[in-house]
Amino acid sequence: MQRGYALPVSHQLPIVGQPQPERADAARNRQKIIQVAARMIELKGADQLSLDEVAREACVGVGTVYRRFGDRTGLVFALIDERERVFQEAFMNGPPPLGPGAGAAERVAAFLTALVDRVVDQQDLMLLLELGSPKVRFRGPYRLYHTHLTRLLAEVRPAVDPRFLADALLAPLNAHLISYQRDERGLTVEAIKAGARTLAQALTQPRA
Amino acid sequence: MQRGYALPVSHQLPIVGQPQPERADAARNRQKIIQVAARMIELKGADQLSLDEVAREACVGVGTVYRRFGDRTGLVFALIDERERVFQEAFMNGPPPLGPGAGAAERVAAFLTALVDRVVDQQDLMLLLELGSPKVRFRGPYRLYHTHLTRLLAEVRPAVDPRFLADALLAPLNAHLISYQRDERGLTVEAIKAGARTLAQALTQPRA
DNA sequence: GTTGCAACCGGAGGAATTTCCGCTTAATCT
DNA sequence: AGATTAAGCGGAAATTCCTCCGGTTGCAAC
Repeated sequence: MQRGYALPVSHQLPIVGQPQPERADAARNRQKIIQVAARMIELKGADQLSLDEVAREACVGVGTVYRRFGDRTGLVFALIDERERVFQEAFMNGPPPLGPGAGAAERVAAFLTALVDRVVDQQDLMLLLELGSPKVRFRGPYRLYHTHLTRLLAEVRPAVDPRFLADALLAPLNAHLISYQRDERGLTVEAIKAGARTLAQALTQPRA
Repeated sequence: MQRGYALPVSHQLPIVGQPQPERADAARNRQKIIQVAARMIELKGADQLSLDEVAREACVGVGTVYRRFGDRTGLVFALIDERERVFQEAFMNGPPPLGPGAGAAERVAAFLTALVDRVVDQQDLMLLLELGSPKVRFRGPYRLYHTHLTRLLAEVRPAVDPRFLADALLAPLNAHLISYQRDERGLTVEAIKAGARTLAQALTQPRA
């Protein structure tokens, strides 16, 4: 697995420059920790993820986990990383209507629909991600989503601040809300997607 | 202060029926705890609120705090309570356009605008509120907001599930996001309100 | 007043997160 | 190979949230 979000210490977007070398033992431990964490989540659910336990299970000190991943959110970034790359690739460079080639309005709708799937797909991890402080939360994938939507909205709706609209489109698709809608309100994933499309349509249709 | 959200043990909506008696010592402690908590927040910020410390400062055991308020979120409910009542009264029974008397679309817009003010007004406490688990978060004030909006939206936009739309209107006005937009994106409160109005308009305008 | 008991009290303690720091070791340079 | 050193390591300890339970007390009924 390549190094992704899980850079040492702080939460950063992927760096493509020269990846400064990582000592062999450090790399070994990172692997071990990620594997153990993934297995434990599969076993007992993401909400039961205890870093203490991960450390114990991986036969490393707690300090090692924290140095490698900063905090729990950092570890979750690393666990999400693989599928997240695929998703990002899809809306950045993939085929339309998600990727470039389709109209902005259509791409927004496609993006929101795909995002619902993305959230549902790794719901537990997404929930964990949203537990972090906002400083952290808005750095991860969210930042890229926001940039993407802002660009598209600026094309089609220049009258209103596209940065706000981008947030307004992303906010209803947060993992906690979706999870609540499904579990407590009884909404199906399809219903949520339909709602997302309605949202997209309402905000990309310029008016007088 | 009346008893509001801060009912013993669990998080509930206000009960207007007969308020079952509370022992004198219990009432005394509730007061003391609320006062100490309020003072500590004023002093060191809401994010530094430690229940252990509140207990120590109020000269009661930690257990007492937890029996009275259930958990941190419960205590925050109690602290919010007063202004929250005023706000709820305003959109339930106050003068239009916020209260009844105006058209549904207009009321939605007025509500969202007022909600922005509400969130900004007690931002720190709102942030704390959102930190609780979703089970808790969606019980407090949120539940009432959602019911209110759902009713209004059902009048004006029956084609789409109004419950989803209500969530979609509330989500962008969460305290974490607003705080981020103001601090990091440099958006003014006015800009956020303008965005909220745009949202309201886009979702209350029925289309083909 | 006395009494009975349900409600209440306080704080010890478990679980989890996160910080800190003295020791160890991998990688590099000579 | 040997020396140097920055990076890494592990776990003790501080902090916080929350639960639990043996002892205490307000209060209502007699």
